[in-house]
Amino acid sequence: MAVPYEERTCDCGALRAADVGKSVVLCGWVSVARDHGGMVFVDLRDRGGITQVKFNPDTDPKAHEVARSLRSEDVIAVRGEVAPRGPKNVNPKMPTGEIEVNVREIDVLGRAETPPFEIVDDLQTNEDTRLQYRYLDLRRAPMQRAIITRHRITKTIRDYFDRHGFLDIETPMLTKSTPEGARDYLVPSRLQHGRFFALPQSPQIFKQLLMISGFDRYMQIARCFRDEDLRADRQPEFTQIDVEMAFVQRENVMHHVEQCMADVMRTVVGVDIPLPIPRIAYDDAMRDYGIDRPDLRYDIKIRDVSAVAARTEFNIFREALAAGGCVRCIVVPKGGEMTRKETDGLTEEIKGIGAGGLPLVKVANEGGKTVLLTGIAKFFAGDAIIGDLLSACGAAVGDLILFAAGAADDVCKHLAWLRETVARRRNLIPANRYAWCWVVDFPLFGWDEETKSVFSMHHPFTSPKDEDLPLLQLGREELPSRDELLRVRAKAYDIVLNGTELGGGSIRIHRADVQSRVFSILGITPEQAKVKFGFLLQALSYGAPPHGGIALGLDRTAMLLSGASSIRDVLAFPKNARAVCPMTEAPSDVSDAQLRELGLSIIRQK
RNA sequence: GGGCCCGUAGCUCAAUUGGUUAGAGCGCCGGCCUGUCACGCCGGAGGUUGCGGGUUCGAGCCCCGUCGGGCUCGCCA
Repeated sequence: MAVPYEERTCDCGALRAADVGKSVVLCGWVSVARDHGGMVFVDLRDRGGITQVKFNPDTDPKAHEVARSLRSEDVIAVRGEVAPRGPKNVNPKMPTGEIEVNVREIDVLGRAETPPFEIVDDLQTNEDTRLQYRYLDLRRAPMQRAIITRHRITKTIRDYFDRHGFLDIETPMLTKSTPEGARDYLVPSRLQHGRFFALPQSPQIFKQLLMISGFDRYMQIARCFRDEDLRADRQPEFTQIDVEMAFVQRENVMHHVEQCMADVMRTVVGVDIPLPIPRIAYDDAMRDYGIDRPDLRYDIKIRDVSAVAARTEFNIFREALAAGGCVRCIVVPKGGEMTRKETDGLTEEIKGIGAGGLPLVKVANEGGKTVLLTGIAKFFAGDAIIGDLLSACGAAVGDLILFAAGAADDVCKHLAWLRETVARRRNLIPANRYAWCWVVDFPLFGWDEETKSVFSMHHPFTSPKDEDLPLLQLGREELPSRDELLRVRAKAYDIVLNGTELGGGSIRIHRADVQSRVFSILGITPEQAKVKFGFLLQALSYGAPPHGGIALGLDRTAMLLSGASSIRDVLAFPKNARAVCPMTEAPSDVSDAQLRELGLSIIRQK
């Protein structure tokens, strides 16, 4: 029986009671076939949904005979009439549950081998198997929803920026390796042996050049490549919503991002976010949350208890303070009910990220008196010091106090980890909440203890704040002191959702003299600067407008808005944690002939 | 490179902590079944316990190594 599949009348999610009586052609995959010996029911699935189609041996014996042979994932086309199911047989769990299609003709378009895993919503299969058969994994409704959500996000964003006069301009994928930043993916040049293109880590320089060219509003949904170790929210190739504007201050950029994200939230998850998005200074974020991407869905804050700690006899605290460090803590509400096993587990885990241990006390009530229990409680001797501790950190009876002592950087790292880990394990994070914030006033430079040198916190093209510009001492030969450099703040901003950095941007340097100065501060010699960025410095000298922009992580945005726990779930064909694609088995060997042509040879290491 | 978790049937898991022939659910195959919708019932097939070595009378279980997967620290301007 040949059914004209090209005359498909609608998808499998479309039919309703109002369509009863219509003659339809449906195509799709057999989700499940229920053979009653007589009647055969098939749940037919396509991107639009599922419709039950019915094969009746009395009325359509030929079609029924074919239906008996159907197996899951066979691809079929059917022609039939939409019929009501009758009150007793309605399936309220299905959008199409009031109707079914009485099949007159069926055409089996493609038989399916038994799939390696079932095509069901709540699949538990290990991810490597899913990635190896990604085309099957993508048939599952949750994956289809995630991919569709991603499409709606990009569509909304494109529409927003188009409405506001931004031009979508493509930039090269084969470009130049740059010294700073992540490891590059390299592409050998066949025509110039020994030379390499790099895949772009971002279109950063090109979008700045576009501003200098006069395309004063640019946006691109751009693929970026970074050859670094992977994480749940990091892939070697990822997508940025890349935006740049000329003649703007940071407020203009932030305004458009807020408006655009509000559009996305409204369209994709049906949530109106209150604007403007709250802002936190970098220093405040580090002080209160220990991290520059705070999760504001719950209100645990880090407290400094150095003053109280100094009065204890606890050596860990005293040594940390003597070395110029600090003692800080977080309070876990009702954390007193955590078991020894749980807190021991935290201790072991935090050692794994470099902490020496995990000092902690529980706050309890014994005979009407507030006391500290367990661990280092004995070092807080006396009611006065206990009272001071509690008022310094805001803990109450029943709470657990987790401490970190040492250099401020480490203390921040450890408490930020504890804050997040404990909040997740104790279910302190409210579901369906979207906590947005901006983090602003980043330092322009950070300090690398290993190389004893400064580095760019954002990137080398980030403009210092006007009031901090004098610290750069333009026009002088010698460099500013380390102290002065670390005081320089940047016109940089990050946007954060639920503890995930969704994007960051800055107002750029548009003066060639400032840019050269920053390069030299970063230890990039004029010769190196000329080789690597000569074209940018030259461009800046031909009349560059003040400009700035932002890059937003599309994958992370899609992950958060579709409730996924990994960006792999919002990419059609992602790589695994070792940057391998289990389906194509890329990366793979290439032939000697290919290597010869490129002037390459492989050094095999034992 | 470091830390943690994991690897048993196609998939998800179990195996009384070293003891008989490694089990279950789902899936698969065959049969029966005319209103199911995770259809039901009956029967069946399916295993190099990731791989290699060691300890032992005996190893899925203990030890060493190795490969693979996930999370994470470093790294990712």
